[in-house]
Amino acid sequence: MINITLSDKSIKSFQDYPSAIDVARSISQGFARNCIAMEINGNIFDLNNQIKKDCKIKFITTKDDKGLEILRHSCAHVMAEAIQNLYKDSKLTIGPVVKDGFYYDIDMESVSEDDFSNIEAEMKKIIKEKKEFKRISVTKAQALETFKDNPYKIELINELLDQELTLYKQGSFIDLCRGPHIPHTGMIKSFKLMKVSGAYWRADQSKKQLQRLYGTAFFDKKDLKKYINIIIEAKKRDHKKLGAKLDLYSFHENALGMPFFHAKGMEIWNSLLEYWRKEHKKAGYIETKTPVLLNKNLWKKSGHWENYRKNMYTSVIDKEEYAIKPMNCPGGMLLYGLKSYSYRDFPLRAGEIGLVHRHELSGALSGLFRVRAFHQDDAHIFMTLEQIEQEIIGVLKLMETMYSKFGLGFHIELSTRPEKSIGTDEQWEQATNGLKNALDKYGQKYFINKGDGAFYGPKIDLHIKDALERTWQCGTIQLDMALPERFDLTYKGKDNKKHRPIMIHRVVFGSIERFFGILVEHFAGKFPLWLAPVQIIILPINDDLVSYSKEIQSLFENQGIRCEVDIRTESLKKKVRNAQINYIPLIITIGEKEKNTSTLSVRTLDGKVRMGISLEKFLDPVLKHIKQRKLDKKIL
RNA sequence: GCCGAUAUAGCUCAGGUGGUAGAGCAUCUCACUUGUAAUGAGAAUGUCCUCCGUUCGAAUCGGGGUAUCGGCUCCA
Repeated sequence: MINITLSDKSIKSFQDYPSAIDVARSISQGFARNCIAMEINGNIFDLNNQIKKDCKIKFITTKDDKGLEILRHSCAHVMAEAIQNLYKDSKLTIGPVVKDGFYYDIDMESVSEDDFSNIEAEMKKIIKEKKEFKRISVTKAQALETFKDNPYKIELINELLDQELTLYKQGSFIDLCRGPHIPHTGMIKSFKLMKVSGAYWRADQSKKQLQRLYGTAFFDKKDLKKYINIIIEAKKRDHKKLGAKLDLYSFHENALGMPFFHAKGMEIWNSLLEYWRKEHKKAGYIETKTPVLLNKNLWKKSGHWENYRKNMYTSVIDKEEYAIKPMNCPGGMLLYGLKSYSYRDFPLRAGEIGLVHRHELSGALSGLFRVRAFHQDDAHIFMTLEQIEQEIIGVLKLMETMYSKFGLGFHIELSTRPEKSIGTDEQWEQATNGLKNALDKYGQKYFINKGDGAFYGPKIDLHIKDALERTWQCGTIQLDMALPERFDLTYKGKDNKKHRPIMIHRVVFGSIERFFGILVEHFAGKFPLWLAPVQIIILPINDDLVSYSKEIQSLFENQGIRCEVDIRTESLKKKVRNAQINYIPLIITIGEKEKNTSTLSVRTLDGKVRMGISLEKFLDPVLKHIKQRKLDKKIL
């Protein structure tokens, strides 16, 4: 007799050893149909696993994230089988689940997206057969025998300990896999191959390049549709396209990966930085600026010459070798070293909007998201050991304030000591605990990335979430145990002795260019009033009203509002359409009526028109909206 | 840098099978003087990414290169 405790604490008894699916069926057939796997003590098993002793089980269903991952993993197996059927010489390597789906790296002839319909058709055949996923336990020797024609699998198997290995079989297709899997292929109701690219075996450029096929799968057709719609929406918002359409920035062949900002783009840029400066001043930062071109000696001292040289642009001046800065820190260190500091000067928060250049691989460049020249909203904060906690909390609060201004949420990740690192165990522990304590006090929950820190110190990363729920790593706080040492930075403590300051690097926007691009996509080009490059456009109804319209324009401009007048002799309809598609937040029409009564007719981007508004009634809320940098779409 | 796709007017795109290019929008001119998402007519606009080759003849076929896009990779 076996007693099984379910997650609602009820107990079911069985005479023999039931499989998990039997247990699920004993609850209801409908429930069983939605079950994917079971979880015992945090370990996940297939549904056809027999339960041989009393335990507490939790079913993983189509509603769970874990269930979706299992489905996608199974779909990867189906794709692999389809490819093996169609491409006889193909050799499977690995096929994991990723954020929005799965991929499988396969050693095979190169395929293009045109081949997808073929592969998908083959996958559908396999799904229709409702093949059962069978788990087979084998010894290492048996596994090596099974995959004797596949050097990749052999490499993988040999790396595993001499434990029992599991294979999964659907029909005659067999793959090395830890599992678990869905009960049968028929449960894959909707899937789609997404893209294909090259990927090196073990991410190693010296190894063979494989074909990486990406796909995704969902339990419900509606979810797949929703996912595809988000991709379509993201395409519409593509900052590369919107940037050209809205005349914000461009790229040129003569400066690959280095953006040119146009007049309208600069209006946004300047508004953004004006805000940045305001918040930083409020948070007690000073602003500094260091040179772009610095002597090689400095880069040797900082360690960049040794560790980052392949990404640095260099030049020879007066027979001396120079490098264009890829980071601001060494310059910042020089500034600190210029005078002597006391603990009373701490915390010293020195900001710098620094222009850095990094030689990224040509294939990695992508609009404003990946560039070779960009501005970092950097700052170096020097402090005593005791100040770490409070300083980190201060930075986190500043980031929270600034992100929320754009309606961006975020999550936090803490990265700890990597394998290759400098410093003593004690230093790392102290530093990591400092960050941890700050995070705990700050209160928002955070994830830990073990071993993902920089080699010179642990770090906190903030990942913002945009309007399409995509996440972007922007903010980072990095504790640096190396540079103060390398530059022999000191301060005088209370004890009148010299001490080494604690130093952190931190950015809020990260790369301002990239953040700009994120904002374009986040707002889909419809910037809030305070950021909009043109805040108001005035449309005179006929040529006679142009001069009056210009009077109104200068009235607005004197208030610091960015305002244009559309003086073309075009129909009002056309001018309105033009203003709308350029996402100008406030569209003002001037006709005889408005001129005679000194009122305005105001159209907002939602298409609503308000007539007969007096100048004061208009200006008051508009100026307030701009000054407070409101996100609210409602202006009037 | 690697794999794949793409490259035609300022923009979006047409141009089976080789005979040196076309539409819409934008621009300019003229007429219309417009009341809330495209007034009409006309004009101008091209190294068909680039180089080499095949051919009597190349936007079109072949090869090299460049850039862009999707990935890989890199990320002190």
